[in-house]
Amino acid sequence: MGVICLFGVMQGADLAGKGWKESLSASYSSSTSGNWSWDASDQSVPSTPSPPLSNDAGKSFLLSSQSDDNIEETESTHFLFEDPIPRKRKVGGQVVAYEKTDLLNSMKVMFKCLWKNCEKVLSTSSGIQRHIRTVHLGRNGDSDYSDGEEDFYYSEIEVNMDTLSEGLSNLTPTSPTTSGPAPVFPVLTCDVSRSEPTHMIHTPLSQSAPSALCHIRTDHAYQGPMTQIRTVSIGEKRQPVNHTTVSKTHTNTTSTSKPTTGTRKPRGEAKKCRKVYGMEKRDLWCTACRWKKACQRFTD
DNA sequence: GATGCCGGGGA
DNA sequence: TCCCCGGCATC
Repeated sequence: MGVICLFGVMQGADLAGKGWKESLSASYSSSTSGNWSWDASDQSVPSTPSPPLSNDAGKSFLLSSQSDDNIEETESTHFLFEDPIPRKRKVGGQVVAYEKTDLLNSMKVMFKCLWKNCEKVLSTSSGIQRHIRTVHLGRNGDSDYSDGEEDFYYSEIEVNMDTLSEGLSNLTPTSPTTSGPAPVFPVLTCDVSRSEPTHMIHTPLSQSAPSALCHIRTDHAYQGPMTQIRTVSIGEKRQPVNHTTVSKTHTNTTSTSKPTTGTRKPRGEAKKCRKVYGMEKRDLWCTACRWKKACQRFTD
């Protein structure tokens, strides 16, 4: 619950103006909205060895002590953790150190690949970006160049580490070769530059983690089930879950008759894809906007 | 006029 | 189900 609020606080007035991609990195490193310092610049392959794990959340990270490069190839559990380093943030000039997972009931933000049939979950955005770049976009993995397109293909998920580790412990801790089917990556023979993945959010987490404690955030949630899914796009102002959807269904159920003009949702103040990207970059719009539906990326 | 998006329809 | 668009409300 706190998590939602925290993200809901991300209401930088200039976010819309900057574009949400910029907001992504900005918000993660921002001292006002970011929960913890974790922007794209500091997560490129943690070069420093992990400190001794000394907290509950850290236990879960024992699952992986590998580098990003390795974890992209070893994913028997689909959940690979790292970065147990306690985060710090500045609050009012003071540096406040805290472990996010402690603050948020052991919630850990992971990054999940939304590519069709790909259920890869990494713990760093750089990792998932590299994964998307190399595996799905077919780009040079060594290059750090990113035009930001990867942002469209992954989403944050929040995983309750306590329960997750519990769930993982229930899994047979045996050889990775027997732990479930390997993720299937789509064979990309098509032009990925335009073939946006159909983000079937079929809560793959339920297969390997307690889904009830996972909140999935995605930019492309329009096609996805809205229950349990918070369409929190990165770095933009958000409201608690599903408000738009709930209100919509609510109005539909309360009045089955054709809604009059009074029921129309007032236009939100947030800039939507159309405004942000413009007509000329329509391919950058979220699916909903392209279909002239309620924007799912910049919700109000 | 520009924008957001509901409702409807075609493939 | 996906996608597009007419048309209306709102800004």
